[in-house]
Formats: sequence, structure tokens, C-alpha cells
Amino acid sequence: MPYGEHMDAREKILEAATALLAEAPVADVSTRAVCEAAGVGAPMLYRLFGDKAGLLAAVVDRGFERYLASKRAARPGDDPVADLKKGWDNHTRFALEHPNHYRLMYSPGLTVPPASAQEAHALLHAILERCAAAGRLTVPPALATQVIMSANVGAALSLLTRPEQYPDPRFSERLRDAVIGSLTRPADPADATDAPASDGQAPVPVAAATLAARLRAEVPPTFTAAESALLQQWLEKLSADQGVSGRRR
Amino acid sequence: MPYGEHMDAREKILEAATALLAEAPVADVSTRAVCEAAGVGAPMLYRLFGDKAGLLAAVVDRGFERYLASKRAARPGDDPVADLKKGWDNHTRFALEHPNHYRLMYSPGLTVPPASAQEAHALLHAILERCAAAGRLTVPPALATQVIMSANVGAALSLLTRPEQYPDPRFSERLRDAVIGSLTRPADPADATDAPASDGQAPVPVAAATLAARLRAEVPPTFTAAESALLQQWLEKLSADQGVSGRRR
DNA sequence: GTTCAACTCGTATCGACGATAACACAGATT
DNA sequence: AATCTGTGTTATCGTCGATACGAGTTGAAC
Repeated sequence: MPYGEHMDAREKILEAATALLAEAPVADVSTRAVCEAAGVGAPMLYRLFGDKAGLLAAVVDRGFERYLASKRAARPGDDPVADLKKGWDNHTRFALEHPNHYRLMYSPGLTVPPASAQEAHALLHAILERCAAAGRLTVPPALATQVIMSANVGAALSLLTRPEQYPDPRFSERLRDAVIGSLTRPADPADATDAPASDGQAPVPVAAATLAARLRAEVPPTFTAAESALLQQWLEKLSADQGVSGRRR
Repeated sequence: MPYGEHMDAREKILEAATALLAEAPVADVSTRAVCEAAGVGAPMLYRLFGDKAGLLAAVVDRGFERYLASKRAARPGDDPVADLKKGWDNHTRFALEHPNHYRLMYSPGLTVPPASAQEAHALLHAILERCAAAGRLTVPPALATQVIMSANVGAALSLLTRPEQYPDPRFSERLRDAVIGSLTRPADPADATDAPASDGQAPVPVAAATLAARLRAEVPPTFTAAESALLQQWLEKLSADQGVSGRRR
């Protein structure tokens, strides 16, 4: 009964603030609007949360709590590295679905980092501990946590705040695989060689990217502008088609 | 130009805002403090910058401009991948030396992304074009730009906003090497498939021939037969175009 | 030299905000 | 009944971003 007659004042305020924040054009709300929407006076808000930053931190924690609940519900699978990738995708998806909540966590004025950020850090650390226990990690878990978390935050924030500069959602997966791949080793004990044996042949995307860059720097005179444009388009497609590079097939 | 007096006031305001922002405990300044420090009235500020966001954007652009100037001054070295790493470290160092300026770029309320962000993106893209031209890249330069930039931003912001969670400065280098290493391939001159030219760059005919050979062995499914035929025809023409071999640019 | 117009700049001000003081009220405890 | 505690309301303060208005200032025309 979300709209019950008598809800806890704290809950009403949090609910109103969450709703207002979700529809706000920018990641900010005024305490007055929250109080009016919640039907309470201003002093009530400050008694409960002490400060506007406290209110925002509580809102962030509350929103993140649901995300963490769904993440905790996901039982650890047999492959901890696969859990890593799922965690990355969940993190990114949550940021895109709740942009204002996510941006609040990295907004200035938030003196103390929300507790949810530390809990997310701890959850990621736990997964990496399992990876280390399985012998899949090539660096200490604490270091791997910092690397993965910061890269994930960067990808999410870039997608949120510069959508026109990051139109390709595949770049998140690419960054994810690059980061995780460099911190882990494959599970197969037979493939103990950490150096991926290259067959010596440049794969199609590499060759296409190389040619495309060379052509961009030096336009061959025997091609018309239209032909060059179409060729560049095809090379772009060839470079992007096959996902992972030659590393670790 | 009849803007002599205006330029002076504009410069004074920018200087005062920069100084105040550098010493501010949080990444924000009040227009009143800026006006008082600059010795001008409030209407002058709004006449010159239109808005507080406009003022902050101008301040950010001004501060970033000096950073970009030092980056432009660094002439490209012989190894473009080494330039990539230097660019990463410069980016991170700038963020740590000017935390408030850096946080402003990703602060909410900044409606339009500062022009300096786009210029930084373009500069990174230029370096990656050179990497691609040297055959060192395994993905298209545009995608590599997004991956590297977002990871770098994430590392810098994590160091700035969560210093207690990221006490280990080595994690930035680790992330840097992981990301760059996954997007580039080592400069191995002893590659059997394609003999690189003396200047280390694969000329257009060689790159075209390599790609043609790879495509003949492995037809990409996203191309129709007619498209593949035309592409092969063009690649043959490029492979036979021995005469050019000009210096790039 | 006087007058007028255009422009510049500072004072005063507005509305909104974050935050707080003071007071009024209900129910529980003694 | 008297007191205490937690709650809710009104009024208010100081600051902020932004602007209207009029007092200077310049330059040129008469």
C-alpha cells in the first residue's frame, strides 16, 4: 500500500523526493518542493535528515538499496568471472535507468559518500575474493576492485553525461572485457599460458582498421569521393563486426 | 574592436572565479563572491556570461585550455602507443592538481558540455588515428577513443571523489595498461604476414592486400555477394597502386 | 558651450532557496 | 493532574541567482 493513509513521515519524504528526483530535468531537488509534495513542514525534514545532503544521501541509499537487493538475489554462479561481467552490466544498466540517482552519488556538495557506494564496493570485493580463491585473479583482490569499479563508474558516467560523445553502447562491453580480461586468467588449467598464442595472422578487424586509418591519412587519387565514403563505411563495419580482438579466442 | 573595457572586465571576472574556485572547499562558487573579488557589479557578470552556468563553463574552458596547450606542445613521439600512456598520465595528473575544475566538468547543472571536453576527445582521437595508421590498433579509432576516455575519466573521478577508497595510486597505471593493452597490439617488426615499411607504417597497398587475403579466407556474413565483389575489386586496385607511397599528411 | 542620445555601470530589489527559532499540540509516563 | 517527549505549524533569517531601474559617462551634433 504505497499510498496508504498513514505512512511514516520519513518514508513519505523519501518517496516524494525519489519521485521528484526521477522526473527532475537536472539531478537536484529543492527541499521546499519535497516538503510540499510530502505534505510535511520543513522542520520535519531537517529533524529527520539533518541536512539537505543527508536527505539526498538517504534518497540515494534507498534507490541503490533496491539495486543491491536484486544484485544480492543473484546467487553466485559457478564461474566467478562471469559474475563479474554480470555485475558490470547490472551496474551500467542501473545507471542508465536511474540517471539522476546515479549522478547524485558523484555530485559535489555530497560531503560524505553514501553508504551504498561503500556497499557496492564491498560487494564487488567479495566477488573478486571468490575469483582469487578460484585462482582466476592475477592481482590482489583489493587492487582489482579499484580498477574495475573506477572503470565501471567512468563508463556509466560517460554514457550519462555525454550521450552524444558515446553513442555506441558496445564500448561499455569492450571496456568491461578489456579490464576484466587483464585482471583474470582463463579457467582452463590446460591453457596455463597467460600469453595468448597469436597465430601470426592479423584478423579481419585489425586489417580493416589499419587500412581505414591509412586511407584516411592519404586519399588515393583513383577513387571518387563517393567511392571513398562507401569504402570507409565498409571498413568501419568490418572493423567493428567481430567483437574481441585477437586476444584470447 | 570596441570591446576593450569588456575584455578587461571579462578577464578580471574569470581570474577571480578561477582563484576562488581553486581555494573553495567544494566545487562551487557564488556569483556574489566572484563579483566582489573582481570589483564589478553583478549585472556585468550576467551581461558577459549570461548565466552562472555560462560563467562556470568559461572558467572550465579557460583552465582546461592551459592543460591542452601543454598537451599540444608535446610533439608526437615515434611510438604513438607511448603517447597514449603519456596522455593518460597527463589527464590524471591534471585532475588531481585541479580537482575543483575537473569536478565542474561533470557537475550537474552544466547544461552544455564544455568545449574543452570535446577538444580533449578530439585530441585523443587524433593520437588513436596515428596508432591505427601504424597498425597498432585492434579496434576502430572512434571506439578506442570512447573506451580510453571513459576509463580515464572514471579513474580520475574515483581518485578525486573517493580518495579513501582508492588509496593505491598504482591502480590508475594498472587500469591504463589494461585498457591500452587490450586495444593495441605490440609493434612487432618481425611479423611474417605483412612486412612493415621502413618507417614502421604499413603502406596502403600492403594493408589492402592483407585485408583482401583475410577476406578471401573468411567472408563476413554481413556483406552481400555484390558488395564483397566490389570490395575485392577496390582492394585489388589499392594493392596495385604502388606509385603513391607518399609521406602521410 | 550646451544639449541630447547611447551606452555603461552600480544600487536596489525580487523571488526562491536552505535552514532555524518559536510556539502549539497529542499521547505517554509518573 | 502535571510533565515530558516527539510531532507539526508558522514565521522568519540570511544567502543565492538574476534583473529592473536610474545615476553616471562618453561622444557627437548643434
